[in-house]
Amino acid sequence: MTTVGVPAGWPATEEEARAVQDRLRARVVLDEPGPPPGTGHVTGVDVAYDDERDLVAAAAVVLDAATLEVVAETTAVGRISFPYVPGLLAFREIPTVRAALDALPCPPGLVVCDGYGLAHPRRFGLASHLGVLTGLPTIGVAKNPFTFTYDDPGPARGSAAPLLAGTEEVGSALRTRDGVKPVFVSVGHRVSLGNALAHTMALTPEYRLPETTRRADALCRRALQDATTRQAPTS
DNA sequence: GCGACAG
DNA sequence: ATCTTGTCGC
Repeated sequence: MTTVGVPAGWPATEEEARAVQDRLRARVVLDEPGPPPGTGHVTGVDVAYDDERDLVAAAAVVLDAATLEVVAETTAVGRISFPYVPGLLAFREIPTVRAALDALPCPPGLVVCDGYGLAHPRRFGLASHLGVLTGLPTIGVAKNPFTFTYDDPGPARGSAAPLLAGTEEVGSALRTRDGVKPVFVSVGHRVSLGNALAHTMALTPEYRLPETTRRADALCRRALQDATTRQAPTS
């Protein structure tokens, strides 16, 4: 487990944070297909918080894309770097997530984020931001439609419908389980929407949420517990 | 001005 | 995100 502080020069106000997004947005790459689904590595990242103790724990879990077996996993703990503000989630999650990614012993391949990429008020959500900073291909898979609208996809797993910001398509509502609420997929960096959807399908053979985020979610919660409890770690 | 709003 | 018991079902 790595320990991280808030990076020097990290935005302190919402105004500064929005300015950073407006500046970095130009560096997002949207014309690459990204890694083919089912090959190489796929890495899930997620974060858990303890606002009381000003603690944040992140986890990165690398899966073999073909078998979905765990190849490697890391955690990082730090101080909360930004309050939760809708549209500025990346400033709260990225420092600790980066530390976890940096600690991995192998290349992460495609990174799957718990949240949005292009589907964002300024078209620069967590997944896009993390992609630009790391250079890695990223996608976002969110559990809620945020401020966007969509027509309900068909009831069968694999059905998808456009996720809309007004008339602009910013992602897809994708049904990953028959008759269950869809997830909301958007492109982050260096991946096409079609490939993002295919990856999400490959990562959901059994549950609504991708194995990557399920594994990362469980691990960062454990890491936060261990950091809070300060007792014998589970592993 | 008011309400809504990824995690 | 997080606060939180039992409960229905495979």
